[in-house]
Amino acid sequence: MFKFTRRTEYALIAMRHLQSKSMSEITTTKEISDQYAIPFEILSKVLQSLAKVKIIKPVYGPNGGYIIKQNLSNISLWDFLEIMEGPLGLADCFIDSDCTQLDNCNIRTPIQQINNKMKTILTKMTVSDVTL
Amino acid sequence: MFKFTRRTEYALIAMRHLQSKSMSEITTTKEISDQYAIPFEILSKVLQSLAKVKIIKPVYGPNGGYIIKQNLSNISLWDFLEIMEGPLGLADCFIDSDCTQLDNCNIRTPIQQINNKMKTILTKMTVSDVTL
DNA sequence: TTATACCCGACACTTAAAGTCGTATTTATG
DNA sequence: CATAAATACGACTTTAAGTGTCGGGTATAA
Repeated sequence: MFKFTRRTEYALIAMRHLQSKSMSEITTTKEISDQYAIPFEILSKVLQSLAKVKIIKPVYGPNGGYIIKQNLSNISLWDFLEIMEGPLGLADCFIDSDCTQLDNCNIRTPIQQINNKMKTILTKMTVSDVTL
Repeated sequence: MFKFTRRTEYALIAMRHLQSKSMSEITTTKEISDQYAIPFEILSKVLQSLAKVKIIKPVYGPNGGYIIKQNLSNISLWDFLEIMEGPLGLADCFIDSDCTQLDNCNIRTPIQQINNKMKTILTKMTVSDVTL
């Protein structure tokens, strides 16, 4: 449990880098990939997925690259992590909710309380808490 | 990120089950494995590792099984999770601390703050918050 | 002595993350 | 309008971690 995936790390690094630029500056995948020693192809896909959810904006053609949406303070960290890694939860039953042995399970309730505490923290924080 | 391993779930289920028994009652691996549909061999190993760190006490021979240490309120959830899953941290640099590109990394500090918040929650809670 | 329970290392299987490759699309520029 | 530079994307391979299996070993009550 409890570790960001590389994709998530790459995304946060890239977003912070993009955020440090002025609104009109365009940054290429290669620039970021070089500066932080991130495999180019992987970073490409990460940035593509960020573009897909409109967190960053692609600019095609020569001298192209990406621009970031400047205000990321309206995206909670929880939501962002779910974008990057899929649905979050301490156990499957908080995600799919079709655990075959829910009847027998004796720890669902206490774990749900822990789950909620974690969720609260991550929901109160925003992406810009990391990138700004 | 963010999901208990099966081993951890099995351990918590078993511990809660053991905790519900009186101090003198002995519970076998098979009883738990049957009741919660947990593969016997896996559960065996989980219980063995709990015995190794003295959280439960093995009783050998026929009519043997396990007894739990009744007071688990002195073991924090954080410590317990590290027993089950190894060192915890949102990123490797909070575990090994030999990340080759620490110099370049632009997100270590903000992530460390999140890491600390999570750690605080899990350190304040104890195993008996789940098993009792 | 035997049956029953825990102990444990070595191995196989499964799955998800990580990384690679080839190709298509968009567009600024000479 | 041809070209080069950038993003877009699906299919594939590799890697690592978690999950599960197997075979034998140890302790002990009866």
